[in-house]
Amino acid sequence: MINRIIMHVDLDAFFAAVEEKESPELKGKPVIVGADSKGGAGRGVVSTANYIAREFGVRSAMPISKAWRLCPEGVYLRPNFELYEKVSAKIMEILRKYADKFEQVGIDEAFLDVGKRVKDFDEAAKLADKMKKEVFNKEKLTCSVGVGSNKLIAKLASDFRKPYGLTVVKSEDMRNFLNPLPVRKLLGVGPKTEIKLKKLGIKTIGDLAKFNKETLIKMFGKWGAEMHELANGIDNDEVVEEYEAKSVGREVTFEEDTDDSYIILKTIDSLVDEFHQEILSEGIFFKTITVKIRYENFETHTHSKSLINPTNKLDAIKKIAKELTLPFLTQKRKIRLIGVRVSGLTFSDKQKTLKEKF
DNA sequence: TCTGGGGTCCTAGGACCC
DNA sequence: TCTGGGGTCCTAGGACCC
Repeated sequence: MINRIIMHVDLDAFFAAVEEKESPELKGKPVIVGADSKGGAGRGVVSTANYIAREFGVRSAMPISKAWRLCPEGVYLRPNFELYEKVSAKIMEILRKYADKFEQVGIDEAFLDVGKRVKDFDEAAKLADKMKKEVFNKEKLTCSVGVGSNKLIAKLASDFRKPYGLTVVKSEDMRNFLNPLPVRKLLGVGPKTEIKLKKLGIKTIGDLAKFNKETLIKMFGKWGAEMHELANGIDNDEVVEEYEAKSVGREVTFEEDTDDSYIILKTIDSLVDEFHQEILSEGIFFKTITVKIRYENFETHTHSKSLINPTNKLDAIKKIAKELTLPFLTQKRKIRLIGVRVSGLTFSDKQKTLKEKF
């Protein structure tokens, strides 16, 4: 745990980069991968914009309709997850060879613990450089790499210079690196926390680091203490090889909001059919079923029910999911999204599911 | 701006048990 | 008779991440 050397690798504009590699005619054009744009009327958000599209102000998670207004001349593509997964798997295989411990995060990121194969940050930099070049030579895709003494620093470092960047933050430079960064860069600080911190006069990580810890604990509880440690560059989170899934589910936003019970119940059936395959092939049993609905005004609710004994039965999910949905249907409100998820998982034999949060 | 879909983790109240 | 305290499970909601 002391004196660790951790790398974070982030594949640059991954979905868009894969599309450009597949279709050379996209070169030089703004490429936006995400929901169906429908000529500016589409629902949903941008998954990835390439660097040219970013010059127009297009960003990940932005409503696709806004992206269309900013960049009507862009090439809009629906994501091809099967392709991305294949390319990702090849790259992860390359990266894995460089690590003592390897942790994939999502489809396009990974942490590497390299403390055993490298004696200092200079050696780590050389290793990172070699790794980047191998990925580029073999897969024709670029990644940005950050190196630091823990996951927090490594991740912020990989984000510091992009694309195809390499940033090494030695322990003695950590404070100077962290202090000027906006607090929003910290993992776990989202839009809501950012606003609360701003009201306390906290804008940068440096501001947060010197802020009174007790006040943060009063306001944010346990998270207040954690946030204060992160701001001071303290992160003991280990690189871990693999996780067990905690829940499995599907959800869908309707093309048009609906209050038609027939459509809603049919949709539940098809969502459940989809992920039940996964449950069987992974040897998963579940105890709790949760239904999620989102009304047209974006108000979101869940209902859940736990069984006495774990099961893996298709009919059980369908029957209970529908029972849980009924109270939402008696109100004559239009529904935007419906989802079904199972949790309280146990696994038959020694089968484990790899972490899959794509 | 009008907000996807896959997830994780945390909080808080109430039931229930000892 | 006039009310303890700790632990665990269930349910609902919310913030956040990629």
